[in-house]
Amino acid sequence: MDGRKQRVLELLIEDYVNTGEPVGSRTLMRKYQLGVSSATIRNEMADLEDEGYLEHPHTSAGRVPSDKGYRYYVDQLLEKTGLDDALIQWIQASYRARVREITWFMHQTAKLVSDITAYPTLVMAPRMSEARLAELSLIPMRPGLAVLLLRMDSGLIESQTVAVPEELAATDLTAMARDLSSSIEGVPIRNLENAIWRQFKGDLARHRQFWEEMIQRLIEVANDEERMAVSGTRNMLNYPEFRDVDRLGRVLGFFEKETEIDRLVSGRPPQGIEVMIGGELPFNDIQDCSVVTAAYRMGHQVVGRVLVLGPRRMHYGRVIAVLEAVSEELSRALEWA
Amino acid sequence: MDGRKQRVLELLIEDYVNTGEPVGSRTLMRKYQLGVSSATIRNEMADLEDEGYLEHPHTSAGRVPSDKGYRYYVDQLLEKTGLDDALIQWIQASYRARVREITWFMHQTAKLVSDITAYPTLVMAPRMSEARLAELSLIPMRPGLAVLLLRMDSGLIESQTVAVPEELAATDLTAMARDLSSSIEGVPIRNLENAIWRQFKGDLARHRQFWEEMIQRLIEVANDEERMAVSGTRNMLNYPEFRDVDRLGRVLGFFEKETEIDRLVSGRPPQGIEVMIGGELPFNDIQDCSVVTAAYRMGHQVVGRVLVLGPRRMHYGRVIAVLEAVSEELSRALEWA
DNA sequence: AATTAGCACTCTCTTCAGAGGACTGCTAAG
DNA sequence: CTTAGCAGTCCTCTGAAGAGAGTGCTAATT
Repeated sequence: MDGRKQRVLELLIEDYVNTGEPVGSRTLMRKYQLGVSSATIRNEMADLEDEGYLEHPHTSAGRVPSDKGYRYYVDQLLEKTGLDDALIQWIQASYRARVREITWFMHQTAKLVSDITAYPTLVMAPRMSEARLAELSLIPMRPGLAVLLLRMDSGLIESQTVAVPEELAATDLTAMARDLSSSIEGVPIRNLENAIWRQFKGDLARHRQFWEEMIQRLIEVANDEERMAVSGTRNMLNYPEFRDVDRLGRVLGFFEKETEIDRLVSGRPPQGIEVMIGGELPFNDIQDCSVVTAAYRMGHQVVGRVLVLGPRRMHYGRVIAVLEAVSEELSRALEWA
Repeated sequence: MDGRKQRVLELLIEDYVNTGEPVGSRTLMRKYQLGVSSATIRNEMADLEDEGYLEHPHTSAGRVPSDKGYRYYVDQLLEKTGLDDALIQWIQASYRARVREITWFMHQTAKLVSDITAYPTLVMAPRMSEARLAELSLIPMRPGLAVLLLRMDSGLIESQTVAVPEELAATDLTAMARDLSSSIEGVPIRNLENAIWRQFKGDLARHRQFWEEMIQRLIEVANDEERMAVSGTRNMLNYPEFRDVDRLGRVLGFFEKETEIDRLVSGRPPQGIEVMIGGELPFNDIQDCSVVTAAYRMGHQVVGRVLVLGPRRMHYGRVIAVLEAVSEELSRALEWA
């Protein structure tokens, strides 16, 4: 593809991303100084259409990029755009007041990205069930009530308030918890249910029912009651393509389909940013959308993903830049966690 | 208002709630056996309109209830509807696996109510700043990292992971925390910032910077980073009156206006269920909506509210019944917390 | 050979008038 | 007090006409 044709495609996509209106040859000529007449542009556009980069809603309308057009744009034409300093500082500051609970990180990230990009954003949680337990402790708060603290090998900490038998003395409780902790250290939470029963002897066995419930709680944490955080869905109302309520409903519905989203991101190249455009998405409900996802890491392992969903005419460059910065910062924050 | 007129009003409201279409006299006659002709009903309806209970979108349309009509219906005609057992058990079970963290309660409640009623639901958090601190403890997790546990006089427990100076030994840390705890016990969190500085002496003073940050965290908790939980906004798409995207946007925007919502529910009679219909709401953005709110308690004190928002043609009876059951159950769960 | 100007053509979107339909309000009879 | 009947009102739907935008093609120009 020669330079001018690329330039036409690029300008057309950028204009369409900004306006949402099909772009005609005259518009393109007037808005950007291309140095050639509209007829020439018309010819280029006709070629681009023949090659599948553009589409024609109808004869008398301007052109619109096709999936293939966007794909070419993202892969070939898009230059890495830097973020301005204020924005980078905003992102960094967002993780400064960090708490270690993973849900906080997720919500924070979803809100941050949707605030910056003005697209709805979803953050998928790490699968806790893969994590190993580093330490378990039980802090008595008052008779009948204690806090269960879990430290994972990754450094993340989870806490849950739990009811304990009133007749158990605080010191016994902590001692028993210490016993339990030392014997299940390093066990993947996923295997906990199997591994645990062997440990129930001595004091532990006497309060078997209670400890069983405790393990249940632990497994609940592992099963990630809250697997996803979503923010900024209201942004969709800003885009004319979602002013159709039915379409809006389908797209909103997508955010509730945990398994589908799981399927979408799992089996993806584990690192970096990925862009999925329109028909490339395996779901009918969102085929007029695009999704940009970024993996985030804990140590060197990818543990979760941030998804930005928008109309196909998305500001790909900016979204990619933001996701790069945010996933980097999030990974760093999790490493320290 | 005589019996037949009441009956006409009641049936008309119920039909309109179900269909969303203006109700004509013939429809009313055919659908429900009223034993009189459409002309008679027409006369009754004309009277009801004169008295302000009904409205006429235009001459050749059926009637629609006015705010006054709904108000009369809610205050006079609505009979307490019981919930079926399965539903009550669902509600009770939802709080059974209870954790003590207030945010969990809020999200759980919002989800529960929006699932049952199919209306968007918002839960307001208790103002922590009114609470008093019963106990503060700091649990060392590993070098440089600890969990800050706060027990309020209400019984609620909050936890936050915090960074601690690496050079501090675990035993020193807990001892210092115990010191601090004993001296700020019973202080309303709101006053904490003022009260605290006097306590910084001895060991505490040596690590002043760290403890200052700790207090900051504590105050953050008190200021209720997360004051509201919302669930079920997607339900709005089911109601034809919100198929207009602009209206939808205004209503969704309402959920983000913390201060306005605060204003709406504060200064309300503290107990029980309250219904606000259309124009009775002090916000232009949601004047074609109704809001039903229920207070929930902690002990004997009202600490927060559940809000259900829907079109004016809401299933008031059912929503009220659900909110009564849920707020009761939530209050009970919080009492045990 | 590439570019440009000109023009007929196509297709959508908006506007407008007219028909159809639903319901009311009124009148007069039961 | 109730009912039947009917004229009148007003919305909504439909189809046609007109405006506007943009294309594709052809022929002229560089």
